[in-house]
Amino acid sequence: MKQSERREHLIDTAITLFSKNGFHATGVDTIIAAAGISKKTLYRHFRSKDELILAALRKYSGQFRNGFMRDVEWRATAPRERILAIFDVAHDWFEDKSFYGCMYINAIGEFSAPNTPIRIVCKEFKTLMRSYMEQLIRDMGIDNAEPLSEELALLLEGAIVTAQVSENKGHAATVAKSAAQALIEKAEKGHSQIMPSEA
Amino acid sequence: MKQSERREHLIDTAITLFSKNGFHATGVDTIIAAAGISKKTLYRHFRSKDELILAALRKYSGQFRNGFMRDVEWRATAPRERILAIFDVAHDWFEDKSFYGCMYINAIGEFSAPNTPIRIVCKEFKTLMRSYMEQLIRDMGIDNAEPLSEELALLLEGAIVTAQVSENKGHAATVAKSAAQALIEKAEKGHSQIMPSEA
DNA sequence: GTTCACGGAAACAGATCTGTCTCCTTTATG
DNA sequence: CATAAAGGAGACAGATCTGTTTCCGTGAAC
Repeated sequence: MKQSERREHLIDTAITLFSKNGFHATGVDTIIAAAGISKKTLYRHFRSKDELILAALRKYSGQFRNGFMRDVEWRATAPRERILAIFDVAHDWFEDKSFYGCMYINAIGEFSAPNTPIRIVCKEFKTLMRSYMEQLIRDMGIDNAEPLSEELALLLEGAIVTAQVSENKGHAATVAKSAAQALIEKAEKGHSQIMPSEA
Repeated sequence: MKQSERREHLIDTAITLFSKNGFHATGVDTIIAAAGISKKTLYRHFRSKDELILAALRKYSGQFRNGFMRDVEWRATAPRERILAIFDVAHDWFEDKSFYGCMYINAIGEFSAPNTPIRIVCKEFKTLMRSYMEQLIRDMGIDNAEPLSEELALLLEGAIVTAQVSENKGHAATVAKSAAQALIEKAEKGHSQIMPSEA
Protein backbone atom coordinates (compact mmCIF):
# COMPACT_ATOMS: atom_id res chain seq x y z
CA MET A 1 0.00 0.00 0.00
CA LYS A 2 1.38 3.34 -1.05
CA GLN A 3 1.96 6.15 1.34
CA SER A 4 -0.75 8.33 -0.16
CA GLU A 5 -3.19 5.42 -0.11
CA ARG A 6 -2.49 4.93 3.58
CA ARG A 7 -3.23 8.56 4.25
CA GLU A 8 -6.55 8.45 2.43
CA HIS A 9 -7.50 5.20 4.09
CA LEU A 10 -6.75 6.73 7.46
CA ILE A 11 -8.88 9.77 6.72
CA ASP A 12 -11.73 7.60 5.49
CA THR A 13 -11.63 5.55 8.68
CA ALA A 14 -11.60 8.73 10.73
CA ILE A 15 -14.62 10.03 8.84
CA THR A 16 -16.58 6.90 9.65
CA LEU A 17 -15.71 6.91 13.34
CA PHE A 18 -16.13 10.63 13.88
CA SER A 19 -19.49 10.54 12.15
CA LYS A 20 -20.79 7.74 14.29
CA ASN A 21 -19.26 8.38 17.70
CA GLY A 22 -18.34 12.04 17.67
CA PHE A 23 -14.97 13.75 17.80
CA HIS A 24 -14.05 13.88 21.46
CA ALA A 25 -15.39 10.40 22.07
CA THR A 26 -13.23 8.87 19.34
CA GLY A 27 -9.65 8.33 20.42
CA VAL A 28 -6.68 7.98 18.14
CA ASP A 29 -6.13 4.43 19.34
CA THR A 30 -9.58 3.51 18.11
CA ILE A 31 -8.87 5.11 14.76
CA ILE A 32 -5.54 3.41 14.17
CA ALA A 33 -6.95 0.06 15.21
CA ALA A 34 -9.83 0.42 12.75
CA ALA A 35 -7.53 1.66 10.00
CA GLY A 36 -4.99 -1.08 10.67
CA ILE A 37 -2.05 1.27 10.87
CA SER A 38 0.33 2.25 13.62
CA LYS A 39 0.25 5.39 15.68
CA LYS A 40 3.58 6.37 14.21
CA THR A 41 2.08 6.52 10.76
CA LEU A 42 -0.81 8.66 11.93
CA TYR A 43 1.53 11.20 13.44
CA ARG A 44 3.73 11.14 10.40
CA HIS A 45 0.83 12.36 8.30
CA PHE A 46 -0.84 14.63 10.86
CA ARG A 47 0.69 16.83 13.49
CA SER A 48 -2.19 16.27 15.90
CA LYS A 49 -5.62 14.74 16.27
CA ASP A 50 -7.13 18.13 15.50
CA GLU A 51 -5.39 18.15 12.14
CA LEU A 52 -6.82 14.74 11.40
CA ILE A 53 -10.26 16.01 12.33
CA LEU A 54 -9.73 18.93 9.99
CA ALA A 55 -8.57 16.66 7.18
CA ALA A 56 -11.59 14.42 7.69
CA LEU A 57 -13.97 17.37 7.60
CA ARG A 58 -12.31 18.77 4.49
CA LYS A 59 -12.27 15.51 2.58
CA TYR A 60 -15.80 14.56 3.48
CA SER A 61 -17.05 17.98 2.47
CA GLY A 62 -16.12 17.45 -1.15
CA GLN A 63 -17.02 13.78 -1.07
CA PHE A 64 -20.47 14.37 0.35
CA ARG A 65 -21.33 17.31 -1.86
CA ASN A 66 -20.20 15.51 -5.00
CA GLY A 67 -22.25 12.46 -4.15
CA PHE A 68 -25.24 14.51 -3.16
CA MET A 69 -25.24 16.62 -6.30
CA ARG A 70 -24.62 13.59 -8.48
CA ASP A 71 -27.66 11.88 -6.96
CA VAL A 72 -29.78 14.99 -7.41
CA GLU A 73 -28.76 15.35 -11.02
CA TRP A 74 -29.34 11.68 -11.61
CA ARG A 75 -32.88 11.89 -10.32
CA ALA A 76 -34.00 14.93 -12.28
CA THR A 77 -32.99 17.18 -15.13
CA ALA A 78 -35.08 20.34 -14.96
CA PRO A 79 -33.90 22.79 -12.27
CA ARG A 80 -37.31 22.86 -10.62
CA GLU A 81 -37.38 19.09 -10.27
CA ARG A 82 -33.81 19.05 -9.12
CA ILE A 83 -34.56 21.40 -6.26
CA LEU A 84 -37.25 19.04 -5.09
CA ALA A 85 -35.09 16.01 -5.77
CA ILE A 86 -32.76 17.34 -3.09
CA PHE A 87 -35.27 16.19 -0.51
CA ASP A 88 -35.62 12.77 -2.12
CA VAL A 89 -31.88 12.33 -1.95
CA ALA A 90 -32.00 13.49 1.66
CA HIS A 91 -34.71 10.90 2.26
CA ASP A 92 -32.45 8.09 1.13
CA TRP A 93 -29.57 9.52 3.10
CA PHE A 94 -31.63 9.59 6.32
CA GLU A 95 -32.69 6.00 5.88
CA ASP A 96 -29.19 4.77 5.34
CA LYS A 97 -28.14 2.66 8.31
CA SER A 98 -24.94 4.67 8.64
CA PHE A 99 -26.74 7.97 8.99
CA TYR A 100 -25.71 9.81 12.13
CA GLY A 101 -26.77 13.31 11.22
CA CYS A 102 -24.71 15.96 9.53
CA MET A 103 -21.06 15.69 10.46
CA TYR A 104 -20.69 19.46 10.35
CA ILE A 105 -23.63 20.19 12.60
CA ASN A 106 -22.22 17.63 15.01
CA ALA A 107 -18.77 19.20 14.81
CA ILE A 108 -20.15 22.65 15.52
CA GLY A 109 -21.78 21.24 18.63
CA GLU A 110 -18.49 19.93 19.93
CA PHE A 111 -16.23 22.82 19.03
CA SER A 112 -17.60 26.13 20.20
CA ALA A 113 -14.47 28.26 20.02
CA PRO A 114 -15.23 30.75 17.26
CA ASN A 115 -13.21 31.19 14.08
CA THR A 116 -11.19 28.04 14.52
CA PRO A 117 -10.28 26.10 11.36
CA ILE A 118 -12.80 23.42 12.24
CA ARG A 119 -15.69 25.85 12.50
CA ILE A 120 -14.60 27.61 9.33
CA VAL A 121 -14.77 24.36 7.37
CA CYS A 122 -18.24 23.68 8.77
CA LYS A 123 -19.44 27.11 7.80
CA GLU A 124 -18.00 26.71 4.30
CA PHE A 125 -19.77 23.41 3.86
CA LYS A 126 -23.12 24.95 4.74
CA THR A 127 -22.45 27.89 2.44
CA LEU A 128 -21.61 25.61 -0.47
CA MET A 129 -24.77 23.55 -0.01
CA ARG A 130 -26.88 26.66 0.04
CA SER A 131 -25.08 28.05 -3.00
CA TYR A 132 -25.95 24.92 -4.90
CA MET A 133 -29.60 25.46 -4.12
CA GLU A 134 -29.37 29.11 -5.06
CA GLN A 135 -27.93 28.21 -8.44
CA LEU A 136 -30.70 25.71 -9.13
CA ILE A 137 -33.28 28.35 -8.22
CA ARG A 138 -31.65 30.84 -10.54
CA ASP A 139 -31.72 28.21 -13.27
CA MET A 140 -35.46 27.99 -12.71
CA GLY A 141 -35.68 31.57 -13.86
CA ILE A 142 -36.44 33.02 -10.46
CA ASP A 143 -34.72 36.31 -9.80
CA ASN A 144 -33.52 37.10 -6.33
CA ALA A 145 -32.83 33.45 -5.67
CA GLU A 146 -31.08 33.97 -2.36
CA PRO A 147 -34.09 34.33 -0.05
CA LEU A 148 -35.74 31.17 -1.33
CA SER A 149 -32.45 29.28 -1.15
CA GLU A 150 -32.13 30.30 2.49
CA GLU A 151 -35.61 29.10 3.25
CA LEU A 152 -35.05 25.74 1.58
CA ALA A 153 -31.70 25.40 3.31
CA LEU A 154 -33.45 25.85 6.65
CA LEU A 155 -35.86 23.09 5.73
CA LEU A 156 -33.02 20.77 4.80
CA GLU A 157 -31.09 21.47 7.99
CA GLY A 158 -34.22 21.02 10.03
CA ALA A 159 -34.96 17.73 8.30
CA ILE A 160 -31.43 16.49 9.01
CA VAL A 161 -31.56 17.10 12.74
CA THR A 162 -35.15 15.92 13.00
CA ALA A 163 -34.28 12.70 11.21
CA GLN A 164 -31.35 12.31 13.57
CA VAL A 165 -33.60 12.34 16.63
CA SER A 166 -36.65 10.55 15.33
CA GLU A 167 -37.45 6.96 14.53
CA ASN A 168 -39.26 7.68 11.30
CA LYS A 169 -36.26 9.27 9.67
CA GLY A 170 -37.63 9.36 6.16
CA HIS A 171 -40.68 11.29 7.30
CA ALA A 172 -38.66 14.41 8.03
CA ALA A 173 -37.56 14.52 4.40
CA THR A 174 -41.10 14.09 3.16
CA VAL A 175 -42.35 16.95 5.30
CA ALA A 176 -39.48 19.15 4.18
CA LYS A 177 -40.18 18.38 0.56
CA SER A 178 -43.82 19.37 0.74
CA ALA A 179 -42.96 22.57 2.58
CA ALA A 180 -40.30 23.30 -0.01
CA GLN A 181 -42.82 22.80 -2.78
CA ALA A 182 -45.14 25.36 -1.18
CA LEU A 183 -42.36 27.90 -0.77
CA ILE A 184 -41.21 27.42 -4.34
CA GLU A 185 -44.72 27.91 -5.68
CA LYS A 186 -45.08 31.07 -3.69
CA ALA A 187 -41.79 32.38 -5.07
CA GLU A 188 -42.88 31.55 -8.61
CA LYS A 189 -46.20 33.32 -8.07
CA GLY A 190 -44.48 36.33 -6.58
CA HIS A 191 -42.27 36.42 -9.61
CA SER A 192 -45.13 36.34 -12.07
CA GLN A 193 -46.99 39.06 -10.21
CA ILE A 194 -44.37 41.49 -11.41
CA MET A 195 -45.41 40.63 -14.97
CA PRO A 196 -49.09 39.86 -14.72
CA SER A 197 -49.44 39.80 -18.53
CA GLU A 198 -47.39 36.62 -18.57
CA ALA A 199 -49.50 34.84 -15.97
CA MET B 1 -26.71 26.32 51.59
CA LYS B 2 -29.16 23.48 51.83
CA GLN B 3 -28.57 20.10 50.31
CA SER B 4 -31.26 20.50 47.67
CA GLU B 5 -29.96 23.97 46.76
CA ARG B 6 -26.52 22.50 46.25
CA ARG B 7 -27.95 19.91 43.93
CA GLU B 8 -29.79 22.45 41.83
CA HIS B 9 -26.79 24.74 41.72
CA LEU B 10 -24.68 21.84 40.53
CA ILE B 11 -27.13 20.98 37.78
CA ASP B 12 -27.34 24.61 36.70
CA THR B 13 -23.57 24.80 36.45
CA ALA B 14 -23.50 21.58 34.48
CA ILE B 15 -26.11 22.96 32.09
CA THR B 16 -23.99 26.02 31.38
CA LEU B 17 -20.80 24.08 30.79
CA PHE B 18 -22.35 21.29 28.75
CA SER B 19 -24.13 23.83 26.58
CA LYS B 20 -20.99 25.76 25.84
CA ASN B 21 -18.29 23.11 25.65
CA GLY B 22 -20.14 19.89 24.96
CA PHE B 23 -20.56 16.78 27.07
CA HIS B 24 -17.45 14.73 26.48
CA ALA B 25 -15.25 17.81 26.52
CA THR B 26 -16.51 18.90 29.92
CA GLY B 27 -14.89 16.98 32.77
CA VAL B 28 -16.32 16.61 36.25
CA ASP B 29 -13.36 18.49 37.70
CA THR B 30 -14.31 21.49 35.59
CA ILE B 31 -17.89 21.26 36.75
CA ILE B 32 -17.14 21.02 40.45
CA ALA B 33 -14.63 23.85 40.23
CA ALA B 34 -17.22 26.08 38.54
CA ALA B 35 -19.94 25.05 40.96
CA GLY B 36 -17.65 25.50 43.96
CA ILE B 37 -18.40 22.11 45.43
CA SER B 38 -16.33 19.03 46.05
CA LYS B 39 -16.24 15.88 44.03
CA LYS B 40 -17.63 13.98 46.95
CA THR B 41 -20.81 16.04 46.88
CA LEU B 42 -21.24 15.49 43.17
CA TYR B 43 -21.04 11.75 43.56
CA ARG B 44 -23.34 11.86 46.56
CA HIS B 45 -26.07 13.30 44.36
CA PHE B 46 -25.30 11.45 41.13
CA ARG B 47 -24.08 7.96 40.61
CA SER B 48 -22.07 8.91 37.53
CA LYS B 49 -21.35 11.71 35.10
CA ASP B 50 -23.95 10.28 32.76
CA GLU B 51 -26.59 10.69 35.43
CA LEU B 52 -25.57 14.29 35.86
CA ILE B 53 -25.84 14.78 32.11
CA LEU B 54 -29.29 13.26 32.24
CA ALA B 55 -30.35 15.47 35.15
CA ALA B 56 -29.06 18.52 33.30
CA LEU B 57 -30.97 17.61 30.15
CA ARG B 58 -34.13 16.93 32.11
CA LYS B 59 -34.02 20.13 34.14
CA TYR B 60 -33.14 22.34 31.20
CA SER B 61 -35.94 20.85 29.15
CA GLY B 62 -38.61 22.21 31.46
CA GLN B 63 -36.71 25.40 32.13
CA PHE B 64 -36.20 26.20 28.49
CA ARG B 65 -39.71 25.35 27.37
CA ASN B 66 -41.29 27.34 30.18
CA GLY B 67 -39.18 30.38 29.37
CA PHE B 68 -39.76 30.01 25.67
CA MET B 69 -43.52 29.69 25.95
CA ARG B 70 -43.68 32.52 28.48
CA ASP B 71 -41.83 34.79 26.05
CA VAL B 72 -44.08 33.76 23.17
CA GLU B 73 -47.21 34.41 25.19
CA TRP B 74 -45.83 37.69 26.38
CA ARG B 75 -45.25 38.89 22.86
CA ALA B 76 -48.63 37.99 21.38
CA THR B 77 -52.10 36.91 22.36
CA ALA B 78 -53.82 35.56 19.28
CA PRO B 79 -52.72 32.05 18.31
CA ARG B 80 -51.77 33.14 14.82
CA GLU B 81 -49.50 35.83 16.15
CA ARG B 82 -48.10 33.52 18.76
CA ILE B 83 -47.03 31.02 16.15
CA LEU B 84 -45.08 33.73 14.41
CA ALA B 85 -43.82 35.14 17.70
CA ILE B 86 -42.00 31.84 18.16
CA PHE B 87 -39.51 33.00 15.58
CA ASP B 88 -39.10 36.38 17.24
CA VAL B 89 -38.33 34.67 20.51
CA ALA B 90 -35.91 32.43 18.64
CA HIS B 91 -34.33 35.55 17.17
CA ASP B 92 -33.54 36.93 20.62
CA TRP B 93 -32.33 33.55 21.76
CA PHE B 94 -29.90 33.28 18.85
CA GLU B 95 -28.48 36.73 19.53
CA ASP B 96 -27.89 35.99 23.18
CA LYS B 97 -24.15 35.82 23.84
CA SER B 98 -24.59 32.53 25.62
CA PHE B 99 -26.25 30.85 22.65
CA TYR B 100 -24.47 27.67 21.65
CA GLY B 101 -27.19 25.97 19.67
CA CYS B 102 -29.78 23.56 20.96
CA MET B 103 -28.45 21.47 23.82
CA TYR B 104 -30.49 18.49 22.64
CA ILE B 105 -29.29 18.61 19.06
CA ASN B 106 -25.76 18.81 20.42
CA ALA B 107 -26.38 15.90 22.77
CA ILE B 108 -27.75 13.75 19.97
CA GLY B 109 -24.56 14.43 18.03
CA GLU B 110 -22.41 13.15 20.87
CA PHE B 111 -24.46 10.14 21.94
CA SER B 112 -25.36 7.93 19.03
CA ALA B 113 -26.30 4.75 20.89
CA PRO B 114 -30.02 4.38 20.25
CA ASN B 115 -32.70 4.28 22.93
CA THR B 116 -30.44 5.39 25.73
CA PRO B 117 -32.00 7.63 28.41
CA ILE B 118 -30.10 10.60 27.04
CA ARG B 119 -31.50 10.21 23.55
CA ILE B 120 -34.97 9.59 24.89
CA VAL B 121 -34.92 12.89 26.76
CA CYS B 122 -33.78 14.67 23.60
CA LYS B 123 -36.54 13.13 21.58
CA GLU B 124 -39.12 14.06 24.20
CA PHE B 125 -37.92 17.64 24.19
CA LYS B 126 -38.38 17.91 20.45
CA THR B 127 -41.79 16.28 20.65
CA LEU B 128 -42.94 18.71 23.31
CA MET B 129 -41.81 21.73 21.32
CA ARG B 130 -43.65 20.51 18.26
CA SER B 131 -46.74 19.72 20.31
CA TYR B 132 -46.79 23.30 21.52
CA MET B 133 -46.81 24.50 17.94
CA GLU B 134 -49.50 22.02 17.02
CA GLN B 135 -51.73 23.30 19.82
CA LEU B 136 -51.29 26.89 18.71
CA ILE B 137 -52.19 25.93 15.16
CA ARG B 138 -55.28 24.12 16.36
CA ASP B 139 -56.20 27.24 18.33
CA MET B 140 -56.01 29.14 15.07
CA GLY B 141 -58.89 27.04 13.88
CA ILE B 142 -56.89 24.98 11.45
CA ASP B 143 -57.86 21.36 11.33
CA ASN B 144 -55.24 18.73 10.77
CA ALA B 145 -52.68 20.84 12.59
CA GLU B 146 -49.98 18.20 12.66
CA PRO B 147 -48.55 18.58 9.15
CA LEU B 148 -48.14 22.33 9.49
CA SER B 149 -46.62 21.96 12.94
CA GLU B 150 -44.08 19.56 11.49
CA GLU B 151 -43.17 21.99 8.77
CA LEU B 152 -42.76 24.88 11.18
CA ALA B 153 -40.76 22.68 13.52
CA LEU B 154 -38.36 21.92 10.67
CA LEU B 155 -37.95 25.64 10.07
CA LEU B 156 -37.21 26.24 13.73
CA GLU B 157 -34.68 23.42 13.93
CA GLY B 158 -33.07 24.60 10.74
CA ALA B 159 -32.86 28.14 12.06
CA ILE B 160 -31.22 26.94 15.27
CA VAL B 161 -28.42 25.05 13.57
CA THR B 162 -27.97 27.71 10.93
CA ALA B 163 -27.69 30.40 13.60
CA GLN B 164 -25.18 28.18 15.35
CA VAL B 165 -22.82 28.15 12.38
CA SER B 166 -23.35 31.61 10.96
CA GLU B 167 -22.22 35.04 12.03
CA ASN B 168 -25.52 36.76 11.39
CA LYS B 169 -27.40 34.61 13.86
CA GLY B 170 -30.56 36.68 13.92
CA HIS B 171 -30.94 36.39 10.17
CA ALA B 172 -31.76 32.69 10.36
CA ALA B 173 -34.74 33.48 12.56
CA THR B 174 -35.94 36.17 10.19
CA VAL B 175 -35.79 33.83 7.22
CA ALA B 176 -37.58 31.11 9.16
CA LYS B 177 -40.30 33.52 10.18
CA SER B 178 -41.04 34.62 6.65
CA ALA B 179 -41.09 31.04 5.42
CA ALA B 180 -43.37 30.12 8.30
CA GLN B 181 -45.72 32.92 7.37
CA ALA B 182 -45.97 31.60 3.83
CA LEU B 183 -46.67 28.06 5.00
CA ILE B 184 -49.30 29.24 7.45
CA GLU B 185 -51.06 31.27 4.77
CA LYS B 186 -51.10 28.29 2.49
CA ALA B 187 -52.58 26.13 5.24
CA GLU B 188 -55.25 28.75 5.91
CA LYS B 189 -56.09 28.94 2.22
CA GLY B 190 -56.24 25.18 1.91
CA HIS B 191 -58.59 25.14 4.85
CA SER B 192 -60.94 27.75 3.37
CA GLN B 193 -61.00 25.95 0.03
CA ILE B 194 -63.02 23.24 1.70
CA MET B 195 -65.65 25.85 2.51
CA PRO B 196 -65.45 28.34 -0.35
CA SER B 197 -68.66 30.06 0.76
CA GLU B 198 -66.80 31.34 3.82
CA ALA B 199 -63.92 32.79 1.84
C1' DG C 1 23.31 -6.35 -2.66
C1' DT C 2 23.27 -2.26 -0.01
C1' DT C 3 21.09 1.59 1.68
C1' DC C 4 17.58 4.12 3.63
C1' DA C 5 13.17 5.79 4.35
C1' DC C 6 8.98 3.81 5.90
C1' DG C 7 5.91 1.16 8.78
C1' DG C 8 4.39 -1.95 12.63
C1' DA C 9 4.38 -3.16 17.56
C1' DA C 10 4.69 -1.48 21.69
C1' DA C 11 6.81 0.85 25.53
C1' DC C 12 6.70 5.20 27.44
C1' DA C 13 5.72 10.01 29.25
C1' DG C 14 2.63 13.09 30.91
C1' DA C 15 -1.76 14.71 31.15
C1' DT C 16 -6.52 14.02 32.11
C1' DC C 17 -10.51 11.32 32.90
C1' DT C 18 -14.03 9.05 36.16
C1' DG C 19 -14.88 7.48 40.50
C1' DT C 20 -13.42 6.24 45.52
C1' DC C 21 -11.47 7.07 49.83
C1' DT C 22 -9.53 9.37 53.96
C1' DC C 23 -9.25 13.08 57.12
C1' DC C 24 -11.08 16.91 59.06
C1' DT C 25 -14.53 20.64 59.57
C1' DT C 26 -19.14 22.36 59.38
C1' DT C 27 -23.88 22.15 60.18
C1' DA C 28 -28.36 20.59 61.29
C1' DT C 29 -31.22 18.17 64.64
C1' DG C 30 -32.43 15.72 68.88
C1' DC D 1 -24.54 19.95 74.31
C1' DA D 2 -24.26 15.67 71.73
C1' DT D 3 -24.64 13.10 67.78
C1' DA D 4 -24.93 12.18 63.05
C1' DA D 5 -25.00 13.42 58.49
C1' DA D 6 -22.90 16.33 54.97
C1' DG D 7 -19.31 18.93 52.82
C1' DG D 8 -14.46 20.43 51.60
C1' DA D 9 -9.82 19.40 50.27
C1' DG D 10 -7.27 16.39 48.21
C1' DA D 11 -4.85 11.95 47.78
C1' DC D 12 -5.47 7.96 45.26
C1' DA D 13 -6.54 4.13 41.88
C1' DG D 14 -7.12 2.75 37.46
C1' DA D 15 -8.33 3.73 33.00
C1' DT D 16 -7.72 6.40 28.92
C1' DC D 17 -6.09 10.19 26.35
C1' DT D 18 -2.53 12.46 23.11
C1' DG D 19 1.85 12.36 21.43
C1' DT D 20 6.96 10.55 21.42
C1' DT D 21 10.32 7.19 21.09
C1' DT D 22 12.67 2.78 20.59
C1' DC D 23 13.48 -1.38 18.29
C1' DC D 24 12.98 -4.17 14.54
C1' DG D 25 11.39 -5.71 10.02
C1' DT D 26 10.48 -4.73 5.15
C1' DG D 27 10.71 -3.20 0.68
C1' DA D 28 12.03 -0.26 -3.00
C1' DA D 29 15.72 2.43 -5.47
C1' DC D 30 20.25 2.59 -6.97
